[in-house]
Amino acid sequence: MPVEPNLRQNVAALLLAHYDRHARSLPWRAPPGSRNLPDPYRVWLSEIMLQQTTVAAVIPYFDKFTTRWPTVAALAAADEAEVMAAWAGLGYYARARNLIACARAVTQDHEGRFPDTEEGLRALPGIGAYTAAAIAAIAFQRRAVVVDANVERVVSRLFALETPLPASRPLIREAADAITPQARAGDFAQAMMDLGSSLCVPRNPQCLLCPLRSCCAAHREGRAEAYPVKAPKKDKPHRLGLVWWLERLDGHVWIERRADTRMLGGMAGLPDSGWDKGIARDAPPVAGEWVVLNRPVEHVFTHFRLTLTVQRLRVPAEAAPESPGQWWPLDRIGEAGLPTLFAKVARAVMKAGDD
DNA sequence: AATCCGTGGAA
DNA sequence: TTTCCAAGGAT
Repeated sequence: MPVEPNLRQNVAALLLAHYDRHARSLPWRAPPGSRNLPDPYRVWLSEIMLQQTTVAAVIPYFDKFTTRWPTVAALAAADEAEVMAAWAGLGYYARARNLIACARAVTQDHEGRFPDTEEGLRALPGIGAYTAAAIAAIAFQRRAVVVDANVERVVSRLFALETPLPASRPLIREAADAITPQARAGDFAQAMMDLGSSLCVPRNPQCLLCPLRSCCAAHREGRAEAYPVKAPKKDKPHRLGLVWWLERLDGHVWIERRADTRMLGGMAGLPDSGWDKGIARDAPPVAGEWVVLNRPVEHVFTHFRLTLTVQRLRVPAEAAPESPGQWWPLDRIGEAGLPTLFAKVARAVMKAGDD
């Protein structure tokens, strides 16, 4: 990857100048012009939430979490079920389990302060190569090479990389290293990500407004949108499953906590069959005249589509399954912390009424 | 190394 | 409607 000596200076200078005028205002960023460094806790929390998740989706969760748990010590002391419920709807629930584990590790093993090096950060649960580099650069002003999907796209275009992703990752990293400045690496990383989300977008990139167009090989070719080249993806299989809505006549529904090792692990859920590959249960939580809802619930996960048949049973107030779980009041079902799949089931049951 | 993990918005 | 995709990590 030959990178002209002055290209590094040019890219960083052009991008940082643009960033100084156009940086987005985000809740986890220090105010523009502020001398204060951003709070590592807030940087960390935002980076975990932003993994594979859009800024718009994250902001309300970030506000909720920082209001409720303003410090890493507060989060470490929080009740696990409350944290999981607060995360409900944001997806990728292993992040929430690792979030708790990481907060506790920082509090117990690091005197309440986040490590200030990539290596130290990388050793914490839920922090991988990207997040370690991002926190080191943004919160601790370290020179780190921060490569996320935005950077992959911007770099692929800057250098017109013909090698398809993911095979091009080593090349991309090398190129990103070459253009990352010694100073302001955190601003540079955020500037690259702002660029990737505003101008250098996947479709219909706004090259005429881009501060890097004079350096960009893809733009020179007139085919920025052709990059990054990607390997073809596999199509999604379709799975079927059953879910059991067990309702008590006094207005409660039976809710269980899902095992950590399952999909939606650690979250509240309804009893279901083993649609997530493998063991759950092949019989309803109690025997009875279960009634099938007319409309199944459709849901799409990252790697498969799911059609969930809903069965409903109403039981007297003294009934209870043998399995672990709890009765949850229907008029507070919104606070049960159900992930979206089961929230959809609840909506479907409510809508079905007494059919 | 390839696969598994959620969700919702945009086009 | 379908497809794509987002500040990735763990195994």
